[in-house]
Amino acid sequence: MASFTNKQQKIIDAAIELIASEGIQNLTIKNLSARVGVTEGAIYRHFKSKVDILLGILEIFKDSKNHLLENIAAKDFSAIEKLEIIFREHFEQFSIKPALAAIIFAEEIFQNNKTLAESIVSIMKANQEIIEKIVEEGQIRDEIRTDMAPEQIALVILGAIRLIVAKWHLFGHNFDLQKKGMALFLSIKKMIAN
Amino acid sequence: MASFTNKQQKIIDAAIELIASEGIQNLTIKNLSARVGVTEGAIYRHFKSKVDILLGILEIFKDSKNHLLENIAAKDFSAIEKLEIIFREHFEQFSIKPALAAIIFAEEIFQNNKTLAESIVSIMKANQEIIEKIVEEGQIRDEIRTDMAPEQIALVILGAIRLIVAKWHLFGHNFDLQKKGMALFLSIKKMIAN
DNA sequence: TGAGTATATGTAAATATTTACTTACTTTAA
DNA sequence: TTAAAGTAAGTAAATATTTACATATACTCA
Repeated sequence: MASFTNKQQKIIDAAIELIASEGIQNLTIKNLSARVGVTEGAIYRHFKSKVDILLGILEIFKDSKNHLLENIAAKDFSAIEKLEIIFREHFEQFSIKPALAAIIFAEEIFQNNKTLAESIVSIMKANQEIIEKIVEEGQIRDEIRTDMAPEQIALVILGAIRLIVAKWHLFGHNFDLQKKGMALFLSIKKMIAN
Repeated sequence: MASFTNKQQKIIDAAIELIASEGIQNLTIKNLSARVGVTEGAIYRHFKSKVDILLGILEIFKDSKNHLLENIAAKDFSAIEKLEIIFREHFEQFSIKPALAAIIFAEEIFQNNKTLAESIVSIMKANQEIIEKIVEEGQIRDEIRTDMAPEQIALVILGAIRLIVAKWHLFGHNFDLQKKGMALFLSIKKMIAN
């Protein structure tokens, strides 16, 4: 679990918003400090480098996802219900905080630093695993078709979520993510349910 | 259709490779010219700005995709066969030229420039449309289930392709894209075929 | 209580390096 | 011989980070 001071949280939030509105290329210490309302030097009182800020973003992102996913995995719902909740909560979270959607891309762009790249790979693997487990469980309980590997089903689910969120962000939020997202879920449900 | 001189093509190719191996953040004129084997000034004999090079990348990307997709759409295959060919050729193309896979991310990162962002949105829309049409056709011919909208099915297909390619790139090509990709196709086929 | 002090947080300015791009001159090749 | 393609050396602006100094808040103990 990440533990940041209040000010660190504020800086990370500002960084996320900056990425969302102007792209990572514009995430500079100068722009960031302006958005936080302090001078550039002040940022370095809270983070020792820019990479550390990016790692902070990823940690927040990871935590919010893990919180969402692990909570559900443990609960006593059917597999399909669990997947529905995952879809719903994801889209809800993004609707409330649209800036987070931008990190879905950013995720893949942090490759220029080894630590960042590793962090992203581990986030992706964790996501895949959690979904796979739910699917497996669903197959054992006869809720989900068994003629496709959990790996493939999880990939389809995650791929669809990612693409619709990416589009929503790229297209300037010009459609109702929660509505279209849940319609997408219904289709996927039809594809995989027994 | 894009028309570039030989040298422009070489510069674009070098730029794609640079992005693939070191990320967009390292696509600088200095790095690029070194890779091409000329000085920085020489680059400006062929492109008037860096943005123009990025637009060039997108055009090449778009052309290679369009070529692949439109060719198939016209042919006399069943819808499922067409989708299979699309999967196969995509994965083949990426396997031959892995650097192209990196553009799938880059696509989403070019947001800091309006022209670039528009170009990307139009690429995404075109992709979606082509797949949607094939699906629709398949539904009319009773090859594909009609209880899900073509829009959703297309989204699932594209999302899955994108995610598996993204992973392949991020994980350092540590699995056989063509093999895993076609296994994924088989699963999707089961999900949508009648 | 209140003087003294440490600690956290801020500032403004400077740092060296990198950035995209330009200029004036030279080479190459049709 | 002319135009395209190259070079070397510059430019100003931007970059992440460091510096030396200032303030404000909290803590200690006489």
